Amino acid sequence: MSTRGSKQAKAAMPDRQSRESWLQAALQALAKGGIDKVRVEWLARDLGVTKGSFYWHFKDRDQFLEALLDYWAEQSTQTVIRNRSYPDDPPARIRAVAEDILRRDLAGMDPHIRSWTQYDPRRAKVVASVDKLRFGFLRDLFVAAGYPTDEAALRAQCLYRYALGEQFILARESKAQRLRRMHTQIDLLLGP
Amino acid sequence: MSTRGSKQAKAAMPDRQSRESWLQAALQALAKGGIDKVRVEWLARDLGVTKGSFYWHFKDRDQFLEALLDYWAEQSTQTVIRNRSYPDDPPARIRAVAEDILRRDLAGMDPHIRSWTQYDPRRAKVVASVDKLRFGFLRDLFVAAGYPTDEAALRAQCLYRYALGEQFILARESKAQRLRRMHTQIDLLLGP
DNA sequence: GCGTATCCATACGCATCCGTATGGACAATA
DNA sequence: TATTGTCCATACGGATGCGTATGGATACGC
Repeated sequence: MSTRGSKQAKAAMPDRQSRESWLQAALQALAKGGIDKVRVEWLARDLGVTKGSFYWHFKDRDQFLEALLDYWAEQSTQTVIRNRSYPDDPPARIRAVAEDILRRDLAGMDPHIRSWTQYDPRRAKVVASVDKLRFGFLRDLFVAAGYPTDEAALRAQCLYRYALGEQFILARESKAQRLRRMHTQIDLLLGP
Repeated sequence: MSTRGSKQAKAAMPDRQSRESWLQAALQALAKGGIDKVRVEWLARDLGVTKGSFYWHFKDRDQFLEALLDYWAEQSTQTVIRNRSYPDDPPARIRAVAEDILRRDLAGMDPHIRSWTQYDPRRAKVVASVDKLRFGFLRDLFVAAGYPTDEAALRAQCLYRYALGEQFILARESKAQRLRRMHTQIDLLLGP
């Protein structure tokens, strides 16, 4: 008769929230409208609870946003880490990594994250480390593909900036279209 | 003895604000912290006046933000318009336009603008039209440089996305460094 | 079954910011 | 000098969102 869930493992506590479910909800809100749409009371309503839960899990909104940024950074680098163990075919790996970055970024959080962190040195450092990791990985792949270091860095920069820039173009295009274009773009970078 | 200015043309009324001075102040605030830093009362303090002035010039904050976006769009396309009458050397014009776009975007407003407008169809249209104009101009220049239409479009897309992506990289680099890199990037696009 | 820990609801104070209402200062004009 | 138009100051109401204080509900060890 209770509205609570069963006492078994599957989904034990419908209303009980974890730290991560708050962060997850925040990422969704962020993607949908920027950092100023990440409001404690709004997230609470999304999750079907009240602020009481929030302030049990987090000290305040600032600390929460800090955690949110770390959460984003972790997820944004996982895709690169995953590709560490791909078969030894540099061009194919370049495509795989680029696809992952683009696909992930098309979730729509990046513009907001970067707008938000731009003028906060502490937060900017987090974003910069993400960029550094992903770019470095791409550059090494270009080196593995046979380009001298300088040339490889240049091409990786071009590709990485291309992928970043792609998500800020607001044209109504499908993901498939964007992916296809990026591949012809990579063709160009792998050519001469 | 009055603190007011002289009655002559030069700077007639120190405290009197124009519509445009409000927009200008808003752009500065926007560049410094995103759209949610564009607050009526903060701008008033920046300008040394009170809200009374704001609500004389504008109906409300929403209409003001609308005007702000148009103001940004106009300034963002001027650089392209300016380059309409350059000497007939396509590669040189490509460099000039790209430099202008990059230099302008490095003012730091674009990330915030694009984050802000991303999920508002009306506003997104304004940004999209800016992109369309600038990209189209670049594409035509690549055509003029001798590339077939498809190839020209691809290269223009690459360059435009590169320029957009560049401003989201938070690394501490000088404008000069970024410009130099972009030129080697253009070398690559003008090569094969 | 009792105490304790975990997690959330409710209610409040407080600050911030929007928009309005109203009047005042100054300039231009007659 | 009276009048009118332009631009701003001041003061207020109302909404919103943060953080806190306190108690209630559920699970778990003993």
